Amino acid sequence: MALDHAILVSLLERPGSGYELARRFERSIGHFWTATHQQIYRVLGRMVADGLLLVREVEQQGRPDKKEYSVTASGRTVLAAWLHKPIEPESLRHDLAVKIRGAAFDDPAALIQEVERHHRAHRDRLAHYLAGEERDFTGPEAPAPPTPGQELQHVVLRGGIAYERMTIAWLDDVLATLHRLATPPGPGS
Amino acid sequence: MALDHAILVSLLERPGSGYELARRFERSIGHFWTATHQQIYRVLGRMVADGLLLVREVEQQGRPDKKEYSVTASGRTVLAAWLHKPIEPESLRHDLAVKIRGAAFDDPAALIQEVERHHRAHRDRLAHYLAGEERDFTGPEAPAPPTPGQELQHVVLRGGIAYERMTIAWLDDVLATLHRLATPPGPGS
DNA sequence: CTTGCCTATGCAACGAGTTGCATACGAGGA
DNA sequence: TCCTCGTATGCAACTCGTTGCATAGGCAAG
Repeated sequence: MALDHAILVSLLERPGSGYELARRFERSIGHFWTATHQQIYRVLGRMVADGLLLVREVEQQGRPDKKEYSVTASGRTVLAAWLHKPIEPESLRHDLAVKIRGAAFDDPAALIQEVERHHRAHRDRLAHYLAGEERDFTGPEAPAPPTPGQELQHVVLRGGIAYERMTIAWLDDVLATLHRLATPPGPGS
Repeated sequence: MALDHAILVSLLERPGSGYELARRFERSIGHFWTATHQQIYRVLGRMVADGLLLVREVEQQGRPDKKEYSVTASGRTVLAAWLHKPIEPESLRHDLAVKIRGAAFDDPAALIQEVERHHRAHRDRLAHYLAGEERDFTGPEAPAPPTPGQELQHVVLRGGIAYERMTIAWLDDVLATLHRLATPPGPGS
C-alpha cells in the first residue's frame, strides 16, 4: 500500500504523468522506493477510480500525448491519515548478505568479483547523490532560504548519502574478510 | 526466489523445522531477510517437491512433533549456481523517508513522535546485535580460531551493526531538522 | 527507408508476500 | 474446568510486484 503514498507525495511535490513518475522513481524517489512503470500505471488507474487523483490529457509537440495526474482533496486526506498512523520500522532484505553467508558452503574467493561490482555500483550512486546535493541544496545555485519541503527532501537525501557511505565501508570490510579467507594462513604464522 | 536461497543457507548452517526457521528469520537471519511462517511452510513444501530438501519426522516429548528439513546435494547445487550468478545491487524501500517528504504537506512536528519511536527501535536492535556479537564472536566464550563460516557470519553481523548505527545518526539528523521546522524563526534573527 | 532509440501507455500471466483463519498438543494459572 | 500461552503446521484468499509482450508517434543515424 505504500506505493500509493509515495505516488501521492511525488505528485504533490509536482504533478506529472505515469512515465515521469517512473523516471522519478528511478532517480530521487528511487533513493528510498522503487517501482516499475507497469505497477505505477496500474496503481494510478486505481487511485483515479478511488477519487484520490485527477487526470488531465495533455497534448505535446514532438512526442506522444500524456496524462498528467494531480492529487485531489480526498488524496490529501488519505495521505494525512497515513502520515498520522504509526508504521513498523522496516527490516532489510539484503540478497548480498545471504550470498556472503552462503559462501561458507562454496568458494569465498568466487564472491570477490561480485562484491567488487556492488562496491562500484554504490560508489556510483554516492557520486550521483552528492552531485544532486550540490546542485539542489549546497551549491551556489541552491535557493538561499530553503522551503520546509526542500529541507525535508535534503534530510532524506542525506540519509541516502549516509547509507551509501556506510555500505561502501562495509563492502570494504567484506572484501578484506574474503581475501583473508582466500589466502591460506601464511608460513610465518 | 531469494527466500529459497536464504532457507538453503540457513538449513546448511543448521537443519531445522519450519517453525525454527521462522524464529531464525526473526532473529539473526532477520537482520537481512524477513519471512512469515506461512510463507516459509509453503516454500519448504515446494522445495521438498523439487528435491532440494529432505524431510524427517522427529518425535518430541512435551511438545508437538516436528519436521526437520535438511539440504540435499541437489539443493547445494542450486545454491552454488545462485552464488555464481550476479545479482543487482538492491535498492531501499524506506517508508519513513516517504513520510518525511510527505510531512511537507502536513505538520512536520506531528512526525517527531513517530521518528522517536523508530529511533528507539533501532537503538534496541543495535543493542541486541552488539550483545550477539559479544556472545558469539568477540567475547571470552567465542571460539578462538573462528571457522570461515563464523567469519562470514560475523562480517554480515558487522553490516547490521553499521546499518543500525548509521540509521540512528540519520534519525538524529531528521529529528533536528523537524525541530528546526517546528520552531518558527526566532526573534533574534 | 529501415533500424534503433526515446517518449508514452497499457494488458496478461505469473510469482512473491501478507492476512486471516484453523488445527492440535502440552503446560501453567485462575 | 477453562483459558491462555508456546510449540508446531497448514489452507484460502488476497494484494503486491515482476516479467514479457504490445502498441504508437517522432526523431536521428546509417
